[in-house]
Amino acid sequence: MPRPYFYVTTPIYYVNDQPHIGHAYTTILADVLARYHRALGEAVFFLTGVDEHGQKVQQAAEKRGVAPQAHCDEYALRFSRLWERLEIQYDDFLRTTQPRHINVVRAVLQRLYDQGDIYPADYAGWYSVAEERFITETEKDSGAFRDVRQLTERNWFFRMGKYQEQLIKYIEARADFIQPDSRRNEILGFLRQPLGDLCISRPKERLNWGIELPFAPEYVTYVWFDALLNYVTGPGYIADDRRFGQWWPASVHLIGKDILTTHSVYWSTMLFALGLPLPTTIFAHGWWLTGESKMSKSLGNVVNPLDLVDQYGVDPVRYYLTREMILGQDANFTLESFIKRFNSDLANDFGNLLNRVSGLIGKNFNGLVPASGELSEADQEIKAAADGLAQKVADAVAGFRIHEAIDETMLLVRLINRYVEKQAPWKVAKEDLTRAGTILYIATEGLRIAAFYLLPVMPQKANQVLEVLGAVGSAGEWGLLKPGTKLAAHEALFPRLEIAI
RNA sequence: CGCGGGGUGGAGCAGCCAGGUAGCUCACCAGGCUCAUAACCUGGGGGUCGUUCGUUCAAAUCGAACCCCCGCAACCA
Repeated sequence: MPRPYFYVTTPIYYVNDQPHIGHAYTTILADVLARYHRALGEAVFFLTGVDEHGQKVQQAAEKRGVAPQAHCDEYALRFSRLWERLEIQYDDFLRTTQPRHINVVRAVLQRLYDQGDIYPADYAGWYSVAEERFITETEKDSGAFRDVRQLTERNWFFRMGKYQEQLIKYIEARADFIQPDSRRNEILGFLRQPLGDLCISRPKERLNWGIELPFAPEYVTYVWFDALLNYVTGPGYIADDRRFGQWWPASVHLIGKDILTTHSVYWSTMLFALGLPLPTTIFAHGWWLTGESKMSKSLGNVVNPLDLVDQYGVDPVRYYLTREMILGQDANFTLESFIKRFNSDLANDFGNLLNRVSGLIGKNFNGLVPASGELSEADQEIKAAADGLAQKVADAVAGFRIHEAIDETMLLVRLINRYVEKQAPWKVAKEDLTRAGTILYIATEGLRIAAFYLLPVMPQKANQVLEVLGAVGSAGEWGLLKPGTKLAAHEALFPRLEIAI
């Protein structure tokens, strides 16, 4: 059922933002998914990028006295550097100021204009003089904005409303399109109200850092037609039909739940208008909370992912973020739960198992992987569990249950620890070295397979396990660990964190 | 009655769709082992599954009402 091509996206992040755990989480998630799908033998295209147009960039650049593009060049680096640090293996990093993207946006706008889906009208809304932008009804009511007044302005609109019925039918017919289910219901609820048209422009006198409307040079397009189209620019829409045909529609747009409407409604109707297929899945994940509230800059409770990474390493952070959050729900981030997770899963179970088997093989077999003899019933159990893992992981990943894919793998690790305990190879070795060898082969081979399935989550650490076992690059099938392989010397991979909290 | 999600041992979750001894991880207690990162393994304590009513031989699971928490309610990236 999985198609040979898997195309995953993150949102494009606003260059002006300080990269925070939310950005890091979405992107790590996309990377883990991409790596799992690559491991499952699929061709993968992983697109991320930055959104560089808009009022805030223009203002920030003016304030610093630099050209907007120079400002963007500088700020975009913060994201690409972070992704490098977080071991993000993306295939494309799109910037909305790139000519390839501007071409797509202009071509799309022209086409929709030609077919009558874009028209001029007055836009009336609440305008914040201080912020120099329109604000929402909710924002106005919050009282957080001063100098608010009604403003009417000539603008351009996209006929979004006319696609409402088509969209409702589309969503109702596809249980997998918007996930999780609760979000799907939310959008269907939203669509019970009449859907208006979408304002897509700003006059240049207010905002000139944007893509000019091809049919109205005194305007630039605002937000949606600029940002959302990145998903088709990446795989080569208009520019390269063959490549685009290969990757589009996207397998999954990973997004935060805050931009669900944008993607489910605006983007879908834009694609309808263009006659393009919709992405297979739009998946909205939850937020990391600290205590009660969303982690936000204004509350000063932002956890900088780089700090965590500097202190504990990339892989444990990737492991924690993907194991702890059930995709779609919110999760609590606390240092305490991070440390618990690290110690119980990574140090005690996974890392310690490596030390157990490598120590025993070192002592009893001069560090050479022993051969496997006749398999006992207990041995068969481990082999069966390891053999069954592939399907379990594949199912969990296909259903976006990353935490489950990880947990299934850790269950194998725990099973092996139990097996080693019961088989007691350190005792058996005194009477029957051949049998002890079989036990250790079984345990080590099981560990290798567990490490293989942890590679997408912990590309460095899981690979280190494979290095120790002389099995880098080996596949997930049973029996690929070669007897006679000299185990490499190693330190503890995940030294327990003995930190008072 | 705007729409939707949820309330399960100390914590975080599964189970609910296809009713039938309440499961997992962590924490706690006791024991075992001693290969290993005081790790690992075994056993145990702890839950009237938000409340009430109903359906049923039987309900965490189905239905109704109520209480509480959360999200959405659009042009905000």
